[in-house]
Amino acid sequence: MNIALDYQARVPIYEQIVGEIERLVALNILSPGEQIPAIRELALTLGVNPNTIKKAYDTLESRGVIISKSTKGTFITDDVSVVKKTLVDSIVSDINEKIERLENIGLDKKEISKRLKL
Amino acid sequence: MNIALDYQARVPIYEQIVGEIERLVALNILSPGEQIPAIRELALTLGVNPNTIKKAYDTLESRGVIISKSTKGTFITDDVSVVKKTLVDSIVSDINEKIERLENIGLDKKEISKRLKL
DNA sequence: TTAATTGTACTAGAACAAATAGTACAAGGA
DNA sequence: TCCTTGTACTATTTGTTCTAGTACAATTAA
Repeated sequence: MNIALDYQARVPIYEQIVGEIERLVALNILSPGEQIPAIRELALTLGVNPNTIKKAYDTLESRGVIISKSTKGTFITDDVSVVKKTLVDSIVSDINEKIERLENIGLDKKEISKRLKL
Repeated sequence: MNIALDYQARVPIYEQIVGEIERLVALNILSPGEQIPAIRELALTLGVNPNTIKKAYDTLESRGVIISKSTKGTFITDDVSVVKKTLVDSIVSDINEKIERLENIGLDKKEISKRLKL
C-alpha cells in the first residue's frame, strides 16, 4: 500500500492513514473484500509503531470502511458504496462552506464560478 | 471585538484568533488603520493568557495584517487589499483542490457543479 | 513629575494529545 | 508445534499549546 505520511502536518499520523485508506477505497485501488496489510506489517512499512496502525484500523472499522477478523486479518468492507458516498458528501459540504465564506467576503457567485476549475 | 473561540478544536487558540481577525478585516468590520484592543485587554475579554494574544498578534504582524507600535497600540494595516486577496486566493485554491479530489473519485464536472451552491 | 498604559521579551512550568515501547493473550493455519 | 493474526493493556517519551510570572522602555494623561 502506497501511503504518504507528513510528519510535520498537524493532522495525527493515524488520521492521515485513515484518510489515505479511505481515499484508496474511493479510487477503487482497494476493492471490496480485499485484505489489507497486517497491523505489524504496515507498521514496519511506514516506520511507525504498531499501536498507531491499530488506532487507525480501529477508526476505520468504526466508520465501516474495514473489518478486522481475529487471527484472519483485516479486510475492506463488502459494501463500499456507503463509504464513497460519505466521503463525497463531506467534500461537497466542505466546498459549499467555503463558497459561502467567499460570498461573505463580497464575491458574487459569478466571480466565484470564474475562478473554479469547472 | 466579537471573537468566538472553540476550546475543543484542534486548531490552537492563537490561530483561531488570527483567523477571526483576518475574517473581520476581509468583511470590512475592521477597517484600515483602525486600532484593535491592547494585548492585555483582549486577553481579559477572551479569558486567555496575554502571551496567547501576543503570539496571535505576532503572527498577524508577520502576515502584514496588523502593525504593532510600541507604547501606542496595535492597528489594522493601511493597505488591506493584499490581505483580502491572499485570503480569497487561499480559499479558492482550497476549493479547487477538493474539486480535483472529487474528479479523481469519479465525479465529472457536471455532477460536481450540480451539487455546489452556485 | 507621576502614574497608567502600551508593546516587548524572557523563563519556567502545566496540561494535553500523539506516538512509542514493551508485554501478553487467544485463535487460526501450515 | 510454530508462526501469524488481531486484541488489550500499561508506562513512557515527545512536542505543542497555553499559562504564569516578571521585567523593561516609551508614550500618554493627570
